[in-house]
Amino acid sequence: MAWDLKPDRPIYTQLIEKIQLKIFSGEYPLGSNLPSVRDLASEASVNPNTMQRALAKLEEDGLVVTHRTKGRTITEDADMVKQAKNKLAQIHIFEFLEKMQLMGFSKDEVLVLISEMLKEMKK
Amino acid sequence: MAWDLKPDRPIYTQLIEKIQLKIFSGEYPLGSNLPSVRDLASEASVNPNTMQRALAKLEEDGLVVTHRTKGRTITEDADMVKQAKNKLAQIHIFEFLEKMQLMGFSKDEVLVLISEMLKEMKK
DNA sequence: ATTATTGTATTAAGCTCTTAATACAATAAT
DNA sequence: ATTATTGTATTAAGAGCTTAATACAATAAT
Repeated sequence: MAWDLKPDRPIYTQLIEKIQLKIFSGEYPLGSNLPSVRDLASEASVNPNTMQRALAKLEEDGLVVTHRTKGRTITEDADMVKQAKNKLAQIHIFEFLEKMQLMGFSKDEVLVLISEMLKEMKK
Repeated sequence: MAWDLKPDRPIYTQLIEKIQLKIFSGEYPLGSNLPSVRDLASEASVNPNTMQRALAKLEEDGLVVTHRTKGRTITEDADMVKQAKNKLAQIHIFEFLEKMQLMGFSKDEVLVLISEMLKEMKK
């Protein structure tokens, strides 16, 4: 499994995003057990402290639940997850459109470009 | 003019992006004079060294030309600018679509969401 | 000629992020 | 009961980014 971390942004931030994606996409099903901090850290080739920091944030956000010595699980609150997923999608969409418009592309141009890229990706 | 810099990523990186946008959108016309390092730094509330670093990168990329003691100008190579702009757009589009698909949205769902957001933004 | 402005370079300090090396308490597994 | 595994906390070191305070050479402006 490739974590694909880059040095241009804090690692712990990228870890948070990666794990969020795994939850949203269903790779980590609701209620399932998460590997231990040490295992996750080793899997991502990252220091346990850094992984711990990411997990603490995910727990703060409610996506992950800690059971002390039993390890962590993904939340079972499907509504919460769905809401968080949609919120994140909205943010991505908005920031993307904002960037494109700042570059000088019109709304119609953006739609055309997106459609073209989607066709490319279907091949 | 708001530079709107955030502490989550290196400042010099954000400066590069902002100035690129100003070139691509035409706010800095081709061939026009750029303010001095010190003026730009003061305008962005940033240390001159940091602005210098951003400008050096833009010069390396060919978007900006340095004339020693006469200051800097935007390149006059319209084709080069257009190419750089399109390349950046492709990167933004691809990364956006990649994120959305990793989150579990289908291509069709993405198109629908984008259209909805564009309608919102027209209001 | 003198002055001001340009880009550029250097050195030091402070900050955050990351890694490393541990250690501890709680509890599941044996 | 003992052992292993869990999350958690601490301290120290190093790396990169940023600011600060200068300094210098080249040249435009006066």
